[in-house]
Amino acid sequence: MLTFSEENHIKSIFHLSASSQDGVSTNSIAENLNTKASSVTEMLKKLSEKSLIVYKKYHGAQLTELGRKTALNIIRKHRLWEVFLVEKLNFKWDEVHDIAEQLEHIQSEKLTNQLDKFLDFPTHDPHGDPIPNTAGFIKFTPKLKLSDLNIGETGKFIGVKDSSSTFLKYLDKRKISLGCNIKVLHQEDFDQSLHIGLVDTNLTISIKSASNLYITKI
Amino acid sequence: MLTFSEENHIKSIFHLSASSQDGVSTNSIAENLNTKASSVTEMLKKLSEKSLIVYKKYHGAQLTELGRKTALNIIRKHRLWEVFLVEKLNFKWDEVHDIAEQLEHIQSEKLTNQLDKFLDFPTHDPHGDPIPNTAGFIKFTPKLKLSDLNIGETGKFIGVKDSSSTFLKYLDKRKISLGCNIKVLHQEDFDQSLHIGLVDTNLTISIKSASNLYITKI
DNA sequence: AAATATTTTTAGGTATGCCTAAAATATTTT
DNA sequence: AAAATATTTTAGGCATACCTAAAAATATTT
Repeated sequence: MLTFSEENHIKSIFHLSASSQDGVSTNSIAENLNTKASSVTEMLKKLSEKSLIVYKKYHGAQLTELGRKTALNIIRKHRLWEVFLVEKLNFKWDEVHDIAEQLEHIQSEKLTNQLDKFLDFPTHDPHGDPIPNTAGFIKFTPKLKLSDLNIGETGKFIGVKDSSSTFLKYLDKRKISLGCNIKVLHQEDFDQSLHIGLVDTNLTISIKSASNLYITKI
Repeated sequence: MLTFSEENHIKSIFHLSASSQDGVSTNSIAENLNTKASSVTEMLKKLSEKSLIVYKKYHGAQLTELGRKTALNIIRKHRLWEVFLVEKLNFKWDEVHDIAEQLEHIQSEKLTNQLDKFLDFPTHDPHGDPIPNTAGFIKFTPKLKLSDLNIGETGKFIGVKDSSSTFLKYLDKRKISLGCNIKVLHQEDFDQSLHIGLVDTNLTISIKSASNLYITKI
């Protein structure tokens, strides 16, 4: 049985592992969790003793297979609860993160699996992130950013890189929602902003926004 | 914002208040929460400072109006989650308590109220206990125990006094479920056990069991 | 490769929430 | 009402999870 703090560190290491070949740095974890490096060092020792990570002083942490399973289980719960909140309780996609951060720590395998069934085994959460199955397996979908498309190409919007409330509301306002098709019409030389075409409207978005949108070519 | 431990103490004091005119004793709280009296004393001081209880050294604790509201909100969440688990996720009534003990601490007023709506504003949890509304109001239903009935009288089974898993499973096995009608047919002189009649069967239950069943006369 | 900068760890401190044992207070018995 | 008993509080510890500041190790620059 892990404490909330232990679970949060494991989850953080998992997320940070995606964008780093070798060990995850103490500082990056501290920044991610809004704590201090010294607190993280302490925790890394503890997690290492519990065989959840491999930790070499001054060289960061890497999840063990056990740690990875643990992280994926927490992420599974987080994303299932997000689906529940949006699909069943009528929350908006920008409102669910903080509540799911609490719910992800609830301990009951049966609860998780029954919830999964109740939601009809969803494969992705409201932000397009994949939901691991019981075994911790995630179906990988190759993702491009909208900013990677060439002029004239069309992509299907399948996820957000930045799922901050601010960005999600920005998308809502522009009627850009998960699953919609986006065609890149033109790029401004001056600031690289993109003119894009949705089903029934055209609009312009910054290159920053475009690189926060995951798509698949169609 | 209260800690889990603070919330548990508040809840405990609320439940223990039902069966005690004046202050709730330190020892009874300790016993209820499986901790020690000295730990409770510490907590009582803290809760008192937060104006959740009135605490006089050596004379136990009483909830303030704020404390009562706080307790009722926790109980509201606990019971709503129990309904969710049974009605939506197919849990049995003897399986939900421990999970609800975790879920009752999730902080989001909107979540609680949306859940309430999703469940269609249930008035009672799976054990027959009433669910407080947003304002902390509980609709009071006068309750008798089955053991209070006279021979020949019939009651509707509306709740359990002891909601331990053991007792709930005992009732399941005997097909005694919430809402069913029970007629008291005969009482044994020797051990006060009761012969009772259900819809299509008769059976005998101990006086101890009978005094754990809440009913209303019909 | 030496100097400087950055990162990480260690050392030592704080608050919470638990504990045991001893002291203080309240209650019951005689 | 005094003695015996039970309850409650205080005093002093312990583990967790955080912190700051200083020391140590690593990385970068010159």
